[in-house]
Amino acid sequence: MKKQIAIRDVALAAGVSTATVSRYLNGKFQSMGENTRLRIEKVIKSMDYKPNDVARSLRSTKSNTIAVILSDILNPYSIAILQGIEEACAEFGYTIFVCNSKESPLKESEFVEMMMAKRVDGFVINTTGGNDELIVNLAAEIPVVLVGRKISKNGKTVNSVSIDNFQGVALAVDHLLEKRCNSLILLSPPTNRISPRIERVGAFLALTSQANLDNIKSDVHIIEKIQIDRVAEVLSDIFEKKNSADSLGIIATNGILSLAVLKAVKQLNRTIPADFLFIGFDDTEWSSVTNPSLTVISQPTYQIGAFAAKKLITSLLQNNENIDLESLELPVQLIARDSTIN
Amino acid sequence: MKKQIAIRDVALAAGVSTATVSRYLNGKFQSMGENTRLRIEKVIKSMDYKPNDVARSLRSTKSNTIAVILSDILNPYSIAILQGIEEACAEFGYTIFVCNSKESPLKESEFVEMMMAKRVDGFVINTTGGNDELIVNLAAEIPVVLVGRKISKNGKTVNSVSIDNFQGVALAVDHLLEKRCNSLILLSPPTNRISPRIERVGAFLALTSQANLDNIKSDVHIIEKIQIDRVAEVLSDIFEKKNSADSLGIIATNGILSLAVLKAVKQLNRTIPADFLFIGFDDTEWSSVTNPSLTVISQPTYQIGAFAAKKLITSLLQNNENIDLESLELPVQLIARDSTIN
DNA sequence: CTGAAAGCGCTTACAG
DNA sequence: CTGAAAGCGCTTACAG
Repeated sequence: MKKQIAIRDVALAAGVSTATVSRYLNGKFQSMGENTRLRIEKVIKSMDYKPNDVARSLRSTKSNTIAVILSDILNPYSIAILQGIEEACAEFGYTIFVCNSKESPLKESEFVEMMMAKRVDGFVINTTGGNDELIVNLAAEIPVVLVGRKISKNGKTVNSVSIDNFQGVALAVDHLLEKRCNSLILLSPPTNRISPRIERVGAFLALTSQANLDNIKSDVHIIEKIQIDRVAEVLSDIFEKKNSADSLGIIATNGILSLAVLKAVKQLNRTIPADFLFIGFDDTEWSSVTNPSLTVISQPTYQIGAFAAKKLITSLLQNNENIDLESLELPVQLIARDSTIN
Repeated sequence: MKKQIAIRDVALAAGVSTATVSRYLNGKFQSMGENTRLRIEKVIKSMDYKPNDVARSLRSTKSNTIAVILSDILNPYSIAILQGIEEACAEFGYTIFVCNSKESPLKESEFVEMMMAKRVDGFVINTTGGNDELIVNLAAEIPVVLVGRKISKNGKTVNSVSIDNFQGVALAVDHLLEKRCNSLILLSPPTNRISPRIERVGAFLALTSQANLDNIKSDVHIIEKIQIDRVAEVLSDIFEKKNSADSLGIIATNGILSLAVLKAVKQLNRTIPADFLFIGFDDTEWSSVTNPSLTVISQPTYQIGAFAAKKLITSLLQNNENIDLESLELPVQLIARDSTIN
């Protein structure tokens, strides 16, 4: 490991003070002689000097670093968001720490603490839903933007970018009704305190209880743990209770669950759309090649990440002043494929 | 933003010097009176003091931070590796910076520089293949472990964790031969300087040119850009040239390409395994629900990441001394599904 | 077992 | 336009 050269060495070699080199590094050329600038430039190049960001951060109290805390890094949804964040950050010279809380509020809170200790400039969080108060307080100290999942605590909210879940469920329900389903079922993971799950279940209940749908049966099934066997059990149950005249339509509220449904259906030797029509959430890259191809509610995942990062960086550049609290909800769309052909 | 409390404040409140508080923070309890320890503990808790990692890093020249540079963060393969890295790092208190070079050597080199400026303790790199010299030199200064893709330059190599590509291709070829294919085709992205691609193509050529396979045709097609239309063109071409008596078997050398093949086949109104048997690389979560379900060479992606991170952290804890250079190749396995049923 | 002091590599008023 | 000096919040020999 060769000796690190420091700003002092550059200053010495260029015959100026470290203050002047520092000004050069920070692009304050207007208050600097051209000769000086050129001299420093040359010395830096010839010595191959690289400023130490740790020292810069300590002094300037900004690190050009953002913490991204994901609830489930394996979810394709999270990855697309992460990519959106990464690209927006790279564009503005920000670097991202990535943390995976695995839906554990404890881990999430530990990550928040670790990241604060590392003096990140801001947070993008896909929260577990179990740290509302912590996050509301965090947002009072440092810029925070939530993605996918919103929170509120004691009447306070935090910046967020998510989707219009009511619209998503409405598109799905309407599509199934158009396809003449008369029995609708929503499959959801436990809602816990996770806003999109609550909103989707709520929307489904609201939509199916409309007066003009008297002749339509509907039900919500919560899948406690997303395992093929468990999903298969739930589906068996549904088939058993099903009236032979019923035309069944099922909606799964996220991509992982959709996948589990496909696997469970296979295990049960059932077929979609023969046994039921099926709509999933999230247009993953594989949605079009499954058997059958999947009708989905497509979410603008990449945009969610990109918008969140840009919002955050804007706050940062404006010193977190007069930033209006914002809850952005992006529209979704339905992509019809073979799983809802009847 | 409330005023940050510093080690000085804690020392003052506890009636000790900052040196002693520092010792406490670093767990040097053996050289410390019990009273002192308890007093400091209490003060830290009551003041809710959080050490500033930036300052600690500057002084100690270690940041407990690792840079992960991925070639393609959208590839499920990369994500599984990332998860393996993340978990191993979290276990040892390391945090990861994630960078996405998008197969651009220029971006990759810029990220290396940025990460060095941030004084990361080490690197895990899934390299683009375009910075061999840079990375060999980097590895001389700081611990580096490569994942998935190996490099060598001027007879020097770098620690790596990857898979046995020859074995993978051999499993695929053998399987297709068992299924009585007499015409084998390997589909690969441009090999460039990317080791697994070179190894897979090389293995295929070596295996198919064996003396006892005189009656077997074989060919390699390089897909310049992985787009459905391009893949469809290549497949059309293959079908056209195909002798009606031939029994065709196709191998795609990565998951993204496999997906493109499935989509192209659909677009061409062809079917697998009627028109050809098909084997992909990488057992993605969706491989079992495609139409048809996919026979694949399954790679231990999570392990690759976990091993790499553990190797790196071991180096770090031993101060990068007497670490034997290691090129670890994990075994793969073939998972037979419907795409190779004849 | 503990403290005084130096210093990690920068940036930032302040003064000129 | 430029420099001297202080200081960001820690850690680490050194001395006792």
